Amino acid sequence: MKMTNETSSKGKRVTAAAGAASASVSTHERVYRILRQRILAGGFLPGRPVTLRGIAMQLHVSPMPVREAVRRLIAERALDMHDNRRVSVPEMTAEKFEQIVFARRSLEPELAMRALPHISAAKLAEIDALDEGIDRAMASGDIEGYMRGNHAFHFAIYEQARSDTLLALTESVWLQFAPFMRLVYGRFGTAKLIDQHVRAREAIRRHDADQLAVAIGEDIMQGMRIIGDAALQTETIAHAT
Amino acid sequence: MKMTNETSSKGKRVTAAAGAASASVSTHERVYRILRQRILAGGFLPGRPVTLRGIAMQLHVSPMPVREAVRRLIAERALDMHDNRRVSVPEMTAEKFEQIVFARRSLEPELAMRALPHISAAKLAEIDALDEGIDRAMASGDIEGYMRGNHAFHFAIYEQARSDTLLALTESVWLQFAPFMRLVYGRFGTAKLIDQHVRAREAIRRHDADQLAVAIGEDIMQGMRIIGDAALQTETIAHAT
DNA sequence: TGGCCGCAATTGTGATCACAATAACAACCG
DNA sequence: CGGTTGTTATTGTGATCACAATTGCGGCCA
Repeated sequence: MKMTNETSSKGKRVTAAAGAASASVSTHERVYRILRQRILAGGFLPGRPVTLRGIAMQLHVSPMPVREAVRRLIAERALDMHDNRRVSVPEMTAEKFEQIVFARRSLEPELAMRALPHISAAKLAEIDALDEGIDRAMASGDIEGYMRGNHAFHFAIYEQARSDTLLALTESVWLQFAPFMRLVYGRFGTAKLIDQHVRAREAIRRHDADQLAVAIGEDIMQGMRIIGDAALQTETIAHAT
Repeated sequence: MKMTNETSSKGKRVTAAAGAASASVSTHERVYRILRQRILAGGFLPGRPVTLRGIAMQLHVSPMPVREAVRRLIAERALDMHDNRRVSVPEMTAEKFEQIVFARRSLEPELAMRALPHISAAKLAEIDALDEGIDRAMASGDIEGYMRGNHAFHFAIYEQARSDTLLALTESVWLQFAPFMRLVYGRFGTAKLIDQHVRAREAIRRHDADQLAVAIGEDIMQGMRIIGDAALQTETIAHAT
């Protein structure tokens, strides 16, 4: 399988590049979004090695845009570069997990509160629909669907806060725990998950900021505690080949 | 001025590259650290355009490692890429400034408290020395020296927390407000700055976690309020050519 | 059979080229 | 003299090549 598209041989740019083309975004941006989505959905397990040429071949692009996308993900701590210069999905540690919980509890209830005044009725309907999608995914044991939906649900709210600086910090945090989340769900299933989202949705409907912050905070604690407890049942905290 | 070092013409790697060489770090890493330091010291003013080839020529490297370093800084929000694909130092807005203050108040007192048990006597001496350096810089009106020292002081403490995940978030925040800080100081001087660091140093010496958290929080509020007030005296909040 | 050495493959890194898009500038026309 | 248009220069992007470092594997020796 050749890496260059069609008959391009030397620096020839193919504007409408391979596959589904959303117009006018650079290739590395497109690669970045694909990898990011895959990470957030749990498509990469912790410890998994990531190679530039490997990703490039999968996505039918040259190694160059992959390089930039991966570099960006490393900066966001979604990927890890060892001293060997090998790139991989970071493994979780107990200390890192605890810091992530702290960061989430510091940032996300605040984002939710800031979002509240800006959530339109239409947006609330969207949010409700997303939560129902989560329920379906959970019922059918679709882990990646659940994770994708959970991310979409939270950020559909947070994005309304118009606080892009805080949002960026939060996105980095999500990228860091997603692979581990997937690992735990893969072992223990999503059965024990209790949907705390309805409380948040009700708080939004009533325009109750304090209740919304509490609901988000509880949702974080619930989810992270389940993950943490499940992980503690295994000796060391991660390690999947 | 040729871009390649010496007689290297085609892909020839010069292991001991140009200028001061710390061993065994890649060129883009070295470029990254230089740019990062320059930003944190206030060497770049908001709005300043950053071009790959321009930086490359300044640093006597090829555009390639600059590309990766700049990409990384963009991911950390230290630099900004417009729709034009032009890269520049981000300008400050009132909203962004407020979010930065919130993030700092959420993260940095916590980092200081976590650091406290791990600060050795030797480290405390280091911290004291750094603070004295800050006083000297402030007295002589050396703005960049002050900013460099202030950063070193705070992170000499925070690094002892062994909380690298939270530390990374904090570093990103500092990178975002440093250029604006420099801009304000350049207009109003450092005269009005009150050194709040002595309170923190005393709290460390007494192993008083609560007082340390309060001192750091006050330091943040003081500094940011001065910056914010000064900025408000100018109509729009930034804009320097 | 077990441990060590050496060859081959893989990987990140940097250089260089080509290209498209944008911006900067100059000349021109009204 | 102001606004517009055409040209030129600059910029980020992507492709490709070369290289060093590491890894992985196979065979060799004890």
